[in-house]
Amino acid sequence: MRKLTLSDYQALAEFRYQIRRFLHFSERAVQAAGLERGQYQLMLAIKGMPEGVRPRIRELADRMQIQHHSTVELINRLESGGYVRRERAQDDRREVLLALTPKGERVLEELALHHHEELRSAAPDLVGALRRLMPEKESAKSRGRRPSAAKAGGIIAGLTRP
Amino acid sequence: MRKLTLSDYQALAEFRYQIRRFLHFSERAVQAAGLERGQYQLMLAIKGMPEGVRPRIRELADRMQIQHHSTVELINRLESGGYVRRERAQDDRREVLLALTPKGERVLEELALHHHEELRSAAPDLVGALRRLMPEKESAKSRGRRPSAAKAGGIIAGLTRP
DNA sequence: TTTCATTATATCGTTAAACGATATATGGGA
DNA sequence: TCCCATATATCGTTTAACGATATAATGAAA
Repeated sequence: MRKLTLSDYQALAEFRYQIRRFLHFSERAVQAAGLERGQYQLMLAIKGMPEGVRPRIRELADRMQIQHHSTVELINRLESGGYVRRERAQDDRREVLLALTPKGERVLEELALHHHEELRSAAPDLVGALRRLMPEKESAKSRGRRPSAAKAGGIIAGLTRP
Repeated sequence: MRKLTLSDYQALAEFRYQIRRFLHFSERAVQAAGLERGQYQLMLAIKGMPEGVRPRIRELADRMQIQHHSTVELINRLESGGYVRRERAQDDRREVLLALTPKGERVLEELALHHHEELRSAAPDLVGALRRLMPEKESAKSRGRRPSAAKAGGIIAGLTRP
């Protein structure tokens, strides 16, 4: 684990390439549907949110890995497009809960279908690149939150979350 | 394949979430090293380029999935930072070939090592989400260029490449 | 060899989406 | 009741990719 081989570099590069292909496909699909990058992802995050988790803005910000105020802006744009609607929670009135409108549901379904198809076609290459990076056997399936493994040191310090 | 189940949506959402976690980690690592998003990726693309392919700007633009002139700008910034250097090809003097400088090699190695570690830790979740999206068995490994599967229709027209 | 289409790279002004800093409102414990 | 943490919102700034366009080299046809 001390030094990377050329094959490691190639696998890392290949993985990034495959990711970029998928994200680029996504970008074009989303724009063709008249949305912006994050809008599809946010709608998908609402729809695909694990059971029992309430779709608050902060929760979605975490899932989107962006600042909560960036999420607010994203939602503003989604709301004025008529794709989602806000609802104040009754118990804690600070919270805003999100829900898809029928229009949002329709657009999401169409897009998700295309993404599903594309991803099924890309998956073997993605899995292939990932396999080249993994130890020997990929037996242990890590369930539970993984806390961003790589540690600090050298050029890069203070990466682990505060 | 006609309609998506809730589980499909969840798998799509989970996959995107995992991707975003990785990319967000990457973003922070790269910025901590004093680079911008694309700069690490471009250096990695040079180093990890498949054998026998010449690192021309156009080639890298394709691997980066961005416009060639965006690539030029990226390379300008990399070059003035002293990470890569340009070389005119002798045979076809229109071509510019890229190479990492020793400094570029050092920074890339450090970053790639962290990414490698992070990715190994994220891989099981990524593969898990992908598996949920794939048919039954993932036996057939598609080698050879996959031509962006999803077809047009509905909202989204003209997605297939020209 | 001149002409012209093609390919490779470069320049410049614009744009979009996330960010930083900051503000407002609600909730809950001392 | 006071205070502080939490949730959401606003606004001006930044940045990296883009669109349009330009320059240069190549190669094939006239």
